[in-house]
Amino acid sequence: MAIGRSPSVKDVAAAAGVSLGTVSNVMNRPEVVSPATRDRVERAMAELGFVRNESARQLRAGTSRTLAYVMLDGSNPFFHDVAQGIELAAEDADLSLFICNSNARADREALHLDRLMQQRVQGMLITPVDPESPHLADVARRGIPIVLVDRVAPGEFCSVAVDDVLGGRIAVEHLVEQGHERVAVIGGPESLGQVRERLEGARQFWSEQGLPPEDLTFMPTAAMTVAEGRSAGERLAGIPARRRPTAAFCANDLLALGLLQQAIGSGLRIPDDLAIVGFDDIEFAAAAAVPLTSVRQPRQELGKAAAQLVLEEAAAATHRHRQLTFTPELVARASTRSH
Amino acid sequence: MAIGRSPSVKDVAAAAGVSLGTVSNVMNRPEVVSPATRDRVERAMAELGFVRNESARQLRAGTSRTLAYVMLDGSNPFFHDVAQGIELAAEDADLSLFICNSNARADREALHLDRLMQQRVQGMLITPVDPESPHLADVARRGIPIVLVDRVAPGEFCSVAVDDVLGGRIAVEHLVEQGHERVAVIGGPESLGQVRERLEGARQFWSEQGLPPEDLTFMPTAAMTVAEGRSAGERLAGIPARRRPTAAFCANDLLALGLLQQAIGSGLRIPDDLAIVGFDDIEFAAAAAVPLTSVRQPRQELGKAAAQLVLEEAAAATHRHRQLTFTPELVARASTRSH
DNA sequence: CACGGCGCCTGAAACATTTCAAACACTCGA
DNA sequence: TCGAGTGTTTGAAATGTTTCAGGCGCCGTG
Repeated sequence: MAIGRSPSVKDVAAAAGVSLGTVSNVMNRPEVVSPATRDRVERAMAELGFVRNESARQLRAGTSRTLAYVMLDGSNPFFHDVAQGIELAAEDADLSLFICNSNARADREALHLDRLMQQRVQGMLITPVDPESPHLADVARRGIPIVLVDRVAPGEFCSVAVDDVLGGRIAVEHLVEQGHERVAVIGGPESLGQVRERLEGARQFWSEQGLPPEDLTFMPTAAMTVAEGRSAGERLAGIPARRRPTAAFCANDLLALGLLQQAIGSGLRIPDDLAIVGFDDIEFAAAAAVPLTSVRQPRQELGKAAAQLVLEEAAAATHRHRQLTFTPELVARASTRSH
Repeated sequence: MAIGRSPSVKDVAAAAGVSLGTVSNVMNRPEVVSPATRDRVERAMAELGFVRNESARQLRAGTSRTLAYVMLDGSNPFFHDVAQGIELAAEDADLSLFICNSNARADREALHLDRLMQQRVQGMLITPVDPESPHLADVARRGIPIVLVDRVAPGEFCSVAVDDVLGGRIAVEHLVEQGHERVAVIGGPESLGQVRERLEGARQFWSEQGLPPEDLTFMPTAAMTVAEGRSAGERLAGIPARRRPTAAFCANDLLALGLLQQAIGSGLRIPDDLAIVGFDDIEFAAAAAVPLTSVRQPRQELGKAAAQLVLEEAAAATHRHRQLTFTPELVARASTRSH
């Protein structure tokens, strides 16, 4: 219960009547110290309330025992599930996980990257605002392993993502199977690779089926949020009933939830008047008033795999970047099934 | 672009032809070094790609530039909004924020606390699994400022929370105003102080109004999750219509969303057949199919205040623990308003 | 008895930074 | 020309840990 600065190895050594090195050995290679001594040291540590100073250890070791994840958007539960997966893997490797949130702002992201480099983290996982940002390349150039999550930059970095083209395809395939002939694809901004690819998958399937291209409408949004989903719903309602899509594929679940809410609010029946498919399959999708059909990403697996990749890169002397691609899966629920 | 270990102050000094101390001064007190030298040093830093080693700085300084937040449940958006508030305050103080997630498990919480102590964080903010846990006291005993968020432990720690008794009161007051005469209070486990206090507030108001106590039913749940909300809904449906509550006050929004979903799914009209009030006012509450009336906690403010409190405790030589209490506010939406 | 080997422990060096007293080089005024 | 003062730079010490070569004492073997 000593006040003042917290006790150091030196204090413990003095209290136990041994040298610094012995105390260190008790902590790091207990097998080389005799049981009697070990016991004495351990007692001293407990008594003084010794807590190892991680900075000093790190300084000496040259590297930290920490991984970092820079999230794109803390308000999207999807990223928390990914984080959960990362944390599991980090725990297995006995590493701590530092979670940051860029809130989709490039300046915050850069700030976080900078701090993390100063901390000498072992590796970084990131869903970047822009996969081409020079900041990412900076990190890599310094030899810090970096893995993109839910984004891809072939050749440049390792990455873990889902096959978005396939995701778009199965979403629309499901809607066509349910008999829909006019479908809206909702998402944006178009600068997002994911949005482009999911749309592409949708279009591929559509043209393979020989369906008229003008019956697959792309409705761009400014962001992937609930609010934007609502506003897309209003735009949708403005289309004359004859030409209005009977189904919508949203590029993520937040958009889909917004759309769902707006549609119900204006008296539409789901799925009879409007069927909705989301993407990500976040927990709230299943819990929505009309449970949401969604294209599931294996969220936790994504995180786990990313963490393993970053550890692999950290361990290997020589390393070749890899792009891991997971297969998305359609989870059909009431928002597309009429009976 | 040197490979091998990353450049140190020494390397920069050599490159710029100055001493270690000068390089350090350029970083920490630029005003004392002549513009010419400063320029030379800065050029050398850029050229070598120098990144300050935070471990060494910390070791020397004796304290880190980091705050930590140990979240109780990463899947509840409420805590993310709190985290956001904390981060804002941390940014103002030029500190990094370390976010951990205990997932409501005491062992994970203890592990995190331990690691954070080893990191010598400046202070901790935590929504603990159990406010009475000896681990928390351990931290405090070591002189690390610690502030409870959304929990209270008078005398022991500083804390920031909302007046839960008042929150329960206004929720039920609102329902009574809407003409309801039989109300269910849903939440649990009862070991949660919050649940007890929100229930107490509800009962206080109920008895003040002279309403029959048996018409205010407490329905305990095993946890505060969407799934538990659904199951509470099923239990509610099992009550004979004559005696069934016409309104429910849920101890958080996740429960309320689960209940809402179950109720809609079984054909009830909200709010005509069942009115629902949640607690927390998370973002998804407003976005629910029937927008949810909720007792708003000033989530971001909570986080901000907690961070300020912890910084205050860190700065002050002498400190007396304080319990900050915020006032909750009812946000009425469609789930309780019939027109 | 001498000696190698073994088990256990010690002490010093190294890690990258900050701080601070002291040194240094000028300039100005007396 | 000297001294004081000012502005800038230096070098060494200190932070807490880990590692590693070496030392000490003891046992068993030759």
